[in-house]
Amino acid sequence: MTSQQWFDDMEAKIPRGGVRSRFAPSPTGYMHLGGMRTALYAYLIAKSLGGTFILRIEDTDQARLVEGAAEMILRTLRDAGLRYDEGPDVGGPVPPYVQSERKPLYRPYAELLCERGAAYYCFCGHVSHEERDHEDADVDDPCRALDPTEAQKRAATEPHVIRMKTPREGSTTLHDEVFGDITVENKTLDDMVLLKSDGLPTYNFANVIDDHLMGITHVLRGAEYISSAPKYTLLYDALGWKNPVYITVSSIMRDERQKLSKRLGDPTYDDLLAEGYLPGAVLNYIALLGWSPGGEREIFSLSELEGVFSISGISRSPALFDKTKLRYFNAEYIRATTAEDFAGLAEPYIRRAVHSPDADINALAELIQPRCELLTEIPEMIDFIDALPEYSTQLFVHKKSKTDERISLDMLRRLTPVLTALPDWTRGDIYAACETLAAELEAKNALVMWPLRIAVSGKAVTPGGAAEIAAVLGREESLRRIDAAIDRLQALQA
RNA sequence: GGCCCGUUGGUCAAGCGGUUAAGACACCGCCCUUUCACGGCGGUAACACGAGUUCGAGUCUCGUACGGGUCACCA
Repeated sequence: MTSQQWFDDMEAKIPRGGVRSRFAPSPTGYMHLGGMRTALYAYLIAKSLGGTFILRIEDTDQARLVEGAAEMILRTLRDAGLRYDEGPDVGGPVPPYVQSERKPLYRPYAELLCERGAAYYCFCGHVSHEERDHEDADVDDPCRALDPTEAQKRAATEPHVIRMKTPREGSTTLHDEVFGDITVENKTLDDMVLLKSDGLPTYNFANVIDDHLMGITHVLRGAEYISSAPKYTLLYDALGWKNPVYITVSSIMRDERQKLSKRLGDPTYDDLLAEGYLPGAVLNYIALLGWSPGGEREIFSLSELEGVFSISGISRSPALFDKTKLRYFNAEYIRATTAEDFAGLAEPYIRRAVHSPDADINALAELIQPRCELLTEIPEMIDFIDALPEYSTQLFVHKKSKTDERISLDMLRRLTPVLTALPDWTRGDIYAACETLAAELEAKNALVMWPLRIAVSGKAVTPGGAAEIAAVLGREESLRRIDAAIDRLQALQA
């Protein structure tokens, strides 16, 4: 079979029709937020246009492979709800979906380019670019001038790479959906390596070959690739292939001059989940970091994003990652969760602070939900339930409620028999009892409620009001704490 | 340094030649309220700079400044 026949056969297998986008990560360890956003946008482009979302693992760099990293990517995407229609573990019409398993595919294309005079064999060895920088920029790689037939023979026995033979004249223009037309002079482009000496393709080459063979129509990339984009265009042209639609997204920054970086301590997607952020909130927030739906609405579920996403809303300038705003999204998501689901989410955090096996998780969750922004802050909100913290009797002094130690003592003394006699120990009944007492004394509710809150919680700030807390603690424990408070206040009077 | 790109309040951002220059977060104030929070109402705060083009410029052009990206057998 001639190389041309093989080439034609491959063309015949390419899926045609419909939008096909992909996320093509390198399995180097963790999912940083930029990667997650790229995956999200690629997913949304496919879904908003009724297309197919594909996951391809780009592991051509053997040195940087990290054990288990690919599996982590699959799991993370799945957990986030970014379901891919084709990928390593789900298969698809153009397998395999892992580049290292596609190794035999690349060399024939590189050789075909050599045959066509668009690439060449290079035997120079490891010429570092620092060395080349000291030479004249215009000096060509000497291998560029080698006789193609001779070179092909040498390649059978000698170590070599295959490089692109970039034109020395003219210019190349490509269209990017976000950045518009980008034009560069060809003479500023170097002869990029296509096939490395280990026989594996470079990222650049594999990317083009695979995107084409997999029928990818929309190529999403970070801004770091925009400089090499013209080289991709040249490659597509040399192979006689149509360029895909390019969509370049700007970086996510940690401050005005540095990108988000794991090394500098910025959180990865998984870190955020561990910090108590909800996946939907994180996705919603990063969707809006660099993209705008145009209207005033900000809260969108993943499926709602699928409906409104559009390439034209992607912005060109880099965006700062603002955890404060993420926190706001998270609070919104927590409040929008059903009470039942929230109880499920909160339970492990509640159990960290409350160890009693018969604690009413649902009741606690209900108190926590409206005032919780981060799941991880739950334990310290409710640690007073297990053990009454040490507190100053100064807490009984509260101007707005018009109470002080003396009044509090009086109130707690009056409250004790009433609460003891209560037929049912519910939030409503406790509140009603306090209300009644306040009415009898012709005082504001706060005069009774404030001392009760302090006595049962030892805190001025609590999740829920005094009646709620007393209900959660149970009658026995509440009365015990009230007694203790009375003792302390009495001692103070004497 | 060469090449490419960007620049609207502290932050995310709308805006596509004529607007009182949206909205959100944060911040501040008021209201509600058994504290806090939630919720409601209101407030402070922006077109980097300089030249053009135009009757008219945040919107178009050029320049300056500042910032980013890239210049690997890494992706």
